[in-house]
Amino acid sequence: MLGMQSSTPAPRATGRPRSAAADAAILAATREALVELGWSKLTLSDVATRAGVAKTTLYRRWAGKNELVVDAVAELFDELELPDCGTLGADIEGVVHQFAAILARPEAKSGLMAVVAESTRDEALRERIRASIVDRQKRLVLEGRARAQARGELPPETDESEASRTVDLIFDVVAGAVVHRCLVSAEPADAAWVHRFTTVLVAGLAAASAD
Amino acid sequence: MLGMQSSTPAPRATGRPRSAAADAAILAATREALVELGWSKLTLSDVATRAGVAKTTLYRRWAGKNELVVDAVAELFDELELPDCGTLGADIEGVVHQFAAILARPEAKSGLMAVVAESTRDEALRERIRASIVDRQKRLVLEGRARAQARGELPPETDESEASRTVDLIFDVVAGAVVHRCLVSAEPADAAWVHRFTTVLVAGLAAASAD
DNA sequence: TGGTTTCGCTACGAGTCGTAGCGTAATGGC
DNA sequence: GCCATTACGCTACGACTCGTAGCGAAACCA
Repeated sequence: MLGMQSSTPAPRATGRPRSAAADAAILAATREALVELGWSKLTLSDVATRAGVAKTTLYRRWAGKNELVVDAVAELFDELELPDCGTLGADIEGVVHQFAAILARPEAKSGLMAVVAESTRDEALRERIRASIVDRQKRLVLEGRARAQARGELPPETDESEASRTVDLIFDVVAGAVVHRCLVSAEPADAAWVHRFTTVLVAGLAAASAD
Repeated sequence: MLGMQSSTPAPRATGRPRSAAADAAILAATREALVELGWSKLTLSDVATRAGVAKTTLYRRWAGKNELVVDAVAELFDELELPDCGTLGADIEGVVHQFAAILARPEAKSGLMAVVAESTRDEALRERIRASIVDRQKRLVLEGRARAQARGELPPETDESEASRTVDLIFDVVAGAVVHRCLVSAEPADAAWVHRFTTVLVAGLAAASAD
């Protein structure tokens, strides 16, 4: 369940417990508001009304708009999974497809980019994004590599830090390219584009690892 | 000089002309405010004060915060140029270095991502970004390809639309990866990373174009 | 039942937004 | 040199959002 709620104030054994249903309703309402209003016109008052809770309840659980949207968007990426298509290239292509599908949704577009922009001046927020979204999905790269190694498509890594840098590079290239395609170029990451991109990436990795 | 100012209301031959010095002061003040305050806390009142102009002057020239920041950020990318390093790989590496250097500046980070986020719900703004920044820098890819063809590193393109799609792909991969590295991963795109990335990209393009 | 925490509601001061109105400054046409 | 036209600086304004405080009621545990 994500990286837990905002502050995680050491769940006390006494007193009235926080409503878990309210959490779900609030995050869903946040995504709904992102679709209808976008980031800039989204207000916490509006989210509270949509979720059927009081505005004060929101401020008790989240520090502000930024943290709330991070949690709301993070849930979107939890449905990502690595398909087993037989080859490394096909596996990557499958994940890129899923990733592109999520980024095609308006709540992901406006929400994700906005919090990333805010995170450039907020260290804590950047850490929250990393923990809730980035590192959480890096598992896909690790799993894909392990599978490719088991198939014999990739050699087992010798240098640990070297392998770690490769994972980071792959993640930056894949996530960055898809995001740029969907948001900046504003053109669909359709099957043809995904195939083309995946071909270049896999070929490049193979050639570079041969050094 | 960029894509001209906001509306370009058909420069009339009569009446008091708009101060060009004010334009420069306003855009510089906008970047300064982006550094000190970031996107969310930047107000047009503050920019006006910094630039030494009245708030109303800002609203007469730009529709709002979004358009102003696009123009202010676009100027940052105009200093990009393609170095002639002898090989395609080295040329690309040089441009990626410059791009990473610009994205390391705080006014570029917070400003660029914020307007991209806003553009997901504003077609006119997205078009403004494309005209002022994206398409404007795509010349680098075109120039690099032409140079590589002159050197014999790349074959002359046969299919026009095919070549166009390749340019778009390269741009998405390069810009996307660097942005993701600098903003989301929040780690420096240093020489080692740039070299590594460029190697994978060039190798991938070479292998893919061999099909 | 008593202690503790959450929840819904209301109200509030502080701050920002974008615009209107007015007098003044700077240009070109005659 | 005068006039029409446009830009500029300044002030003031209503509308809106923000985040918080204070209260009584509800839900849980011992």
